[in-house]
Amino acid sequence: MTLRRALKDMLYEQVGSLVKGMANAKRLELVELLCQAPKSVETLASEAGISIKLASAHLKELRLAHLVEADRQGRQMIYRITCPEVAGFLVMARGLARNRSFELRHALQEITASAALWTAADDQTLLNQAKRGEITLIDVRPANEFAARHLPYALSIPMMELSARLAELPLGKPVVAYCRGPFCSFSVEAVRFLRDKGFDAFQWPAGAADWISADHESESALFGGAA
Amino acid sequence: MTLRRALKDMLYEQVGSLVKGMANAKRLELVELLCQAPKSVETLASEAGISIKLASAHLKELRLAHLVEADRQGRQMIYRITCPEVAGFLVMARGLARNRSFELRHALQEITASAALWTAADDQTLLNQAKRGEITLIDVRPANEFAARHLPYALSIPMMELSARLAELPLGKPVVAYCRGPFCSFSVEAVRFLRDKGFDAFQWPAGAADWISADHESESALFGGAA
DNA sequence: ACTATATTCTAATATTCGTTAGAATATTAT
DNA sequence: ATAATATTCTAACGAATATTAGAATATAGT
Repeated sequence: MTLRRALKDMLYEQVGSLVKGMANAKRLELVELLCQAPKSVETLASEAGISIKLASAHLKELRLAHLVEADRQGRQMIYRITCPEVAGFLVMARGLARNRSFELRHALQEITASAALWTAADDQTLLNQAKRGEITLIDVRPANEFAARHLPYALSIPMMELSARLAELPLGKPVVAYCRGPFCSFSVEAVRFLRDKGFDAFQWPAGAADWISADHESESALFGGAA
Repeated sequence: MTLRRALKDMLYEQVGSLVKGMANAKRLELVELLCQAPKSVETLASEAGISIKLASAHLKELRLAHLVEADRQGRQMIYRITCPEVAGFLVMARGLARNRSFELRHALQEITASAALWTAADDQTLLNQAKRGEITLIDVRPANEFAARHLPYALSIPMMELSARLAELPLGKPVVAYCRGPFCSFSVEAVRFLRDKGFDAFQWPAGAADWISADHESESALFGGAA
């Protein structure tokens, strides 16, 4: 009986240490950033709003749990997620947290739903509309993240360039903006800005982690992208 | 910029505290046990091999993360998972851990594959075979867990009763045993015992958490059960 | 070889977590 | 009421975590 217990303990211990690798706000954010594209420690630290030293420490934890891996490229270490299931785990955790935490749901609503900024269409409907040109789908993340991976039919217009590139967007037709995911503010800001300018703009709250996991589950290539 | 950061921090903090609720071997085991059926603190403690006090403390953490909830029934507190997604989270974590951890994969193999005890069929194939009577599917968990939730066409033969009920099993046809999940030893023991007695026995490694999450995703009622 | 840059390692801190023991609470049975 | 049982709360302590600062390492460019 004790041998059996020891084995069971070991198995759950293994799962536990993997979950522990994700059991931290900063590490979750780092993983979400790495779902966008492989990134250097420096970039990750700055985008997550923490010191390089702390980012390095968190990345070490993630590496230890085999959730991310890195390769040296010149003088930087470029990190990436080890497999699509890591994105799936993040998506699952985010979804479960939204279900279980009133505070989280409330905070998310305050950002978006207050102004009915988002579109209620599901993934396939949205992509079909984009394919048929019924809507203009814009990716407001930095260009390198678009290059790494993006939704099909999407146009890359990074937030920084948005005000300078309004001419590329149609005035009478819906414009749907997406960014890194539901916790990223880019697309909400883009939609606010575009509405101010008279565009029929909406936000699409899914991001790279969501597509990667959906893509992996459906075994079909949902999104495009080089590198 | 700081306001945005504070909000993002808060959102990831919420997800983090949910993940932290699951980031412990004993809590994972307690959740897996609660996927079988609602249980009292006493039962949980004894089945997980820990003291009642410690079980109570872990259950408090899980309750705080809204992963489980409890109702008083007479003089006992009966705990249960709050929603099917909790099972989904456990299954995802187990799966990712198996992918990422060589040690875990190795340990699991040592239990089962060494003797080729398991069947390679997928869920639907197995259930169809059971439906057509080509195999005999037996549930070797305690009777109350069978009563709470079980696979269709399955026969309840708890481990304790197995040796006394061999007459109910066919000798020429495959007998497939399942239990609480891949980390539970009941079905492996059952198969070893049955093979010793000359039966054509196999193990099916999925358990309640797996069915609950599959069932929830497919939106179809895969399994039966009262209460 | 020398310098600058990017990253990791080491050490130190405060904080949180896991565990155990003892006291306290709530319910049922008498 | 009183006793018995099941569970939770409080306190305590060692172990693990998050964070910061300073030293060390590895690569690229001169």
